[in-house]
Amino acid sequence: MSEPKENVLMEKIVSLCKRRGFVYQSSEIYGGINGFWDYGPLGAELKRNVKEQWWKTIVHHRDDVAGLEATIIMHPKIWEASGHVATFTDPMCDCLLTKKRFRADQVEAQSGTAYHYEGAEDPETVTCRDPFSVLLPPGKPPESARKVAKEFYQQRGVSNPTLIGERTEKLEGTTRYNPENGAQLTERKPFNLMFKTYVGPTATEADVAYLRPETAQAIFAQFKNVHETARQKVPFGIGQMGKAFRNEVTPRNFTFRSREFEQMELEFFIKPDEAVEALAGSVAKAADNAWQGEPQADWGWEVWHKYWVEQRIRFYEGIGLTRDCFEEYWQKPEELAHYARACVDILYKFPFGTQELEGIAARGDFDLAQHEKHSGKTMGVFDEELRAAWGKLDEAKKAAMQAKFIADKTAAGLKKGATEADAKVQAEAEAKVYFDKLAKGQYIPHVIEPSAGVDRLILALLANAYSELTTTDEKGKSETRVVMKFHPRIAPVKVGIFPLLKNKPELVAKAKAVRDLLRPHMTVFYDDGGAIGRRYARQDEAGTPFGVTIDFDTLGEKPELLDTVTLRDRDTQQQTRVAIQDLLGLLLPKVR
RNA sequence: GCGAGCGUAGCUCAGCCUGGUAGAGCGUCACCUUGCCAAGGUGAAUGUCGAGGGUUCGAAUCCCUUCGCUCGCUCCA
Repeated sequence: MSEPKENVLMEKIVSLCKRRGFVYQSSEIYGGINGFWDYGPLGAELKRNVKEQWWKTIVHHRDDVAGLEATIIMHPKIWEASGHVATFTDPMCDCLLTKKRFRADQVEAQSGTAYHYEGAEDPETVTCRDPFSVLLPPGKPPESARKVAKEFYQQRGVSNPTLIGERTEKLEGTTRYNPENGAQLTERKPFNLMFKTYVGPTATEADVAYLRPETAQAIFAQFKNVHETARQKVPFGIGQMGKAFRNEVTPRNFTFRSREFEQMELEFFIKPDEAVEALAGSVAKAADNAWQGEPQADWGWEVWHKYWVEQRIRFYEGIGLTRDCFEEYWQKPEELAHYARACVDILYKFPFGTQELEGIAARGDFDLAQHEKHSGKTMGVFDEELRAAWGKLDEAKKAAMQAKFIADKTAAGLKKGATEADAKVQAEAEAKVYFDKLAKGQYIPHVIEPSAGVDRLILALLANAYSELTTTDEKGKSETRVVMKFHPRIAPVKVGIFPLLKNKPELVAKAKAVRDLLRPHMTVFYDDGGAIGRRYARQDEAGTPFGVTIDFDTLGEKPELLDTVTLRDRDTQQQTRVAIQDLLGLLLPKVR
């Protein structure tokens, strides 16, 4: 058994996916469409299984999570509140000379003399009338501007350019030129990563809506409804799976970065640490590994965060991805988005590099607070016990909590660039509002967000399952075949069913009876085509973990083996003799 | 969006330079044969050579455009 490396491996996986019907390019007969992929018969089963495992693990097998299935198009104000309208729009421009791309808002301001040209000519070739200009910092000779301009016109086909219409202009603080070479940049082009559409027949600016770039915001928007109808109390979570859309600049690496993709997201709402402290007396420390057990009343956000990281990794282990497939990346404080307190990326070691499979962020109360602000509807919850507990708290403890809150908020304000005095005044005002509400038992829940990409996970599972088996026959001819070692829980087909020979009606009839016995409980594939070894090999390539072969002993050639079959294990190729009546009881626990 | 490379049967690829009307291996399907790991035999299907246009008597081959893929730049809340 060997593991092929790098792009070769990726190419093999892509090829297998097409050949066996895991993944096809979308719209292939029309030449394909960049960043969109379809799942074929085996891929569709695989994906269903993965999603079902997630839903079972996150929603069904827990008391404290409820499900949601929201629309893809939502009120556009949701994306203003979430920040996506602002942050997903990056103005870009390119250097006219080197074509290098810049974020227009990140080009440093420069001053100097701009040399403008109307074009260039060369009597022997052509004349170019495209205007161009070059910015020179103070003190540089005009000749260097002309050199850059000539290069520009040479690129445009004027092989020996004479510049036309040079004029100069003093500029202060301009961002229209490439700081590296002084060449003019193109006009700014806005680049919005959200897919835009129109709701209703008129298609005016007033009708603009977006396809959701993440499923999470629907959960925040429906938080109040779910909280009231699901009879859940904080801490509790809302899980959702569904399609999301991002107009990625560069879809890459097969299905890894697609423009239409599916997410599995949980928003787990928790009490703010101050409420936990008031209720439980203290907030548990994350360092003591308490987070590996059952949730406790004294868990603050740090412990909950670690708890979910561990839960998620256990989920991956449950579908065949061992811990050594992953790297955990704890984002450094300076890398965190402004609303996040901590974020862990679970990275999978893909053949093309180690890349993010899931992000688990501790987001504070940012999202719900934003929606409260933008919608005008309260997102807070009321907790009777908290009100009572707060009333019994001694004043020293309250004062200590407030002091810490103010110190943290002040530090955050300073980081955003406020003066120390302003930050302090602001923090004190926030503290007053916050603690007044807390005393009444009111708060906006904080949230831990484990957010996973389904399609990325599918790709990880494909890469993880891929293995090659080289066999050499007695003639010395060696052959390499592919075995997809999916965990039985996610394997598209659970069991292949084969009559040893197809020209013996008794074998065929018995095999079909076994198929009908198992089919109500798991995916089966009946195959009577070709030699038995070939059928095993075909199922190995599809990742089918078990094979059942009906032979003459099944029919009672050896009376003691009547109604037994051989059960073949995909990974070991071992065969065991099993009574037909025991098959279901043996297989079912392994595939569920 | 820019640059480079690539696109021929379901898959992997040859043919392209030097135009003459498309091939191999594997797979698929049918039949025969089958006695547990891609066995053998016989037969068959499958390509508007990524698409469009141009040059030419004639284009998979030369030229232009376009779409897709890969890599790099850029982007990735």
